[in-house]
Amino acid sequence: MPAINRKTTVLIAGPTASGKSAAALALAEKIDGEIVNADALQVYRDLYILSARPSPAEEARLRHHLYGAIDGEVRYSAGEWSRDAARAIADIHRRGKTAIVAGGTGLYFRALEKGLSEAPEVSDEIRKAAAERFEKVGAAAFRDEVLAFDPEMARLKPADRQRHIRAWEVFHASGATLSNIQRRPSAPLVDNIAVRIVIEPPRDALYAAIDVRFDAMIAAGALEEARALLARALDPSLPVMKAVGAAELIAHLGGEISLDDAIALARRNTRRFAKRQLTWFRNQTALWPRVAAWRDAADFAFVASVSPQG
RNA sequence: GGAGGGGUGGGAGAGUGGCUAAAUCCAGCAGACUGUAAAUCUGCCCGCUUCGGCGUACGGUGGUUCGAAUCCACCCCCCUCCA
Repeated sequence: MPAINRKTTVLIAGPTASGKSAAALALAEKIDGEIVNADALQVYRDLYILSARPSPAEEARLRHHLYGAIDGEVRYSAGEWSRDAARAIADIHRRGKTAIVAGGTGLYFRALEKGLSEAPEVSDEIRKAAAERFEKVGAAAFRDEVLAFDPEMARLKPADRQRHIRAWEVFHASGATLSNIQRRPSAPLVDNIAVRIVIEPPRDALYAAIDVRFDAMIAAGALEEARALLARALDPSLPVMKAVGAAELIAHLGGEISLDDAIALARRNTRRFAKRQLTWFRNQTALWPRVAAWRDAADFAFVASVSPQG
């Protein structure tokens, strides 16, 4: 059985509304750990209710890292997160504690375990140029341009605007093709993982939990949070603006849809999102042990007993 | 009793003679995923299938036609209005 010593790392992954935050907190208190957020939207300060971030009271119980740490105007990324997370984990270990990484962003866990290939920074100018170019020439011609310098990108589906733009940006930022960059070796950002676990609730229970939770978010003032975010008049293409729940409520505040429709859409989109997360975990973290639900910290004994040797 | 409208795949809802196993959306399922990842994208979704097809299908029955979800007749059911 792997020992969860100080200076080791525990990874807790799971879809939204699976109870991973509570699990992480319970475990952290039991073993004197600190929690690192691995959720792409919980990093944003502007999303407290809508990202279901731990409450101030919960955060006060022990140290949390990377929750609400980034301003919504920032276009944060998997790369930046992986660097920040590695730093936070190292800091936790330096202080002799266990790092518990909890979240629902599969790519972030992957970045932690396998690393990301070193890629060039893409300036705002190039990002803007890429978007404009795409709009100007259209998807098909844009794809042709990308394939001209990076033929391997033919593997992308023609409709995948985002990845085509990424390939274009990287090439114009560095002269190197994304294909070549992604072939560069990457190194794990943590090498002391003691336990990996996926919380994977039954589908129907998860969907039900999502509906209940969105109602709770509304009751807790989600609409006001969305209003405040809208008032910042940020670029609509920013990640914060795409948060499930926030996007729909903002559409309502903008007069595009009714509140009832916004709520129905938010629930639906959250369910779809959860399904995508489950697909990721099922296929990308297939070897991680699963639990259907986390009952309390005592479950940790079970988790440890079925975890692979780290 | 009279007048009109309507019955289409799990739901909503197009389609009004062949290009229709039947648009689209929803629900559901499966998948991809290296810096926007709560994003972006793909496939399946009547049954069987060696994935090329084959068989049944648009309330029911019968008919017109080379051919019908689409036209006709009758029947059944639903809705609105008049009584």
